[in-house]
Amino acid sequence: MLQQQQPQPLTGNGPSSGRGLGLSGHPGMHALNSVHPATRRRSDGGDAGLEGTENGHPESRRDIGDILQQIMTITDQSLDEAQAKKHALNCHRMKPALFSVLCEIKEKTGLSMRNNQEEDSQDPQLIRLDNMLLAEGVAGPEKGGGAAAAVSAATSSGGMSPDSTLEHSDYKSKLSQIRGIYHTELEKYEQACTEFTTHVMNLLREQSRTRPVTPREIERMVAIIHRKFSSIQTQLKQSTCEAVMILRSRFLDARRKRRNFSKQATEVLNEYFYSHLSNPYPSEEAKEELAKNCSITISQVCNWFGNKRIRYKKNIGKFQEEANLYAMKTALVVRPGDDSPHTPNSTGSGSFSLSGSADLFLGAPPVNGEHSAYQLGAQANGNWPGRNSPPGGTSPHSDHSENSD
DNA sequence: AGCCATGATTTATC
DNA sequence: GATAAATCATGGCT
Repeated sequence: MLQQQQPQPLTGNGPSSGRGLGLSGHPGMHALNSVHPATRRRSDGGDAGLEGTENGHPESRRDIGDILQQIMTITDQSLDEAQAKKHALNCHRMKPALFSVLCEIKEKTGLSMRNNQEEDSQDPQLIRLDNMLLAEGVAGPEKGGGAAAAVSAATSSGGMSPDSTLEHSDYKSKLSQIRGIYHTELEKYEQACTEFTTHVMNLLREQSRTRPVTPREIERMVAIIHRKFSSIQTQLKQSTCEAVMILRSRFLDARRKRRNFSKQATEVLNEYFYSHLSNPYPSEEAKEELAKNCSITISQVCNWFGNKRIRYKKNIGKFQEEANLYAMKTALVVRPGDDSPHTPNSTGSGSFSLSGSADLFLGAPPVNGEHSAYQLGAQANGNWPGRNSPPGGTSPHSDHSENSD
């Protein structure tokens, strides 16, 4: 008897065997229970299936064995057969109980292990990144208030405000570029995440009909997916932060990064300085023009003059040669014409500047009787009018005799 | 590496 | 707010 039961599922399992389950007869319970005609015949011929045996373990065991066998062979069957069998299995009375047991086992084994890894310590990092992006104006509301704040914060100390708008606009445009990329990428990720999540959820729900999948497991799976995607987002945020930092360092923190001015720029500045040695305080207009001519900012012009004044004063001797050089230059340029090309202030004072500087460095007394030349003597001692005089005329450039403005 | 030149920043003053 | 003076930090030369 046993031999009759055992070999059959083992050997007669192919679709061709025709011995499968539920092939004849209607699908469903009957299919399940009709696995073994022989078996059934034994058990009163009833339709009882698993429970058909009042007395018996052996019978139940056989039934379970049969079911397992069916499951094992399900892939070898035709689609129709499989569908039929699936349906049959799905409708089996034991299914819910079996599934709940299996779910429980699953909960206790594999999934519980994952539980431990669930809590990731990437939250603080994410928060930091979020905060930073918010502060930089990349994340958060449009308008770029953060960027503006960052810019103003970075520049307020340096004293550059109106003149560096060029740099700011450049910075802002680059920042908004980064912002745009960040947001489109983020959106893409979010969309992909929701799409994938719903897809997986549907899949699991569908599968939960044929294999033990608890809602909790689905939840967990969703959480896993979210974590994966959020780690991608973290990467995105991180690289965005890096980009912003690079941008920042290039545009704002480049303050410390000193780059020597071009030779031409230094020449222009020196020419102005030595041709206005009596009062080396360029007016706002002059500063603007100098900045334009030198391709630097007004604050850089201010810095340059500040440094130059103090360094010149500290060590006049060292600058003598340079001063002579520029005095000659100015002389050559100014003499033939009547106007200095780029320093409106020196207009008409070309001869003065020349004589002034030359006088100073050659130690000659003022020649033309121009009082400005006289002042040079004072300059030699570092006694520029300083801020007393220039501010007197609102603008630092309350230049001496000539008032080219 | 050390030095000097030089642009930028900070602090104090007016 | 502009400037002087001190200081920092880097570039460039040796």
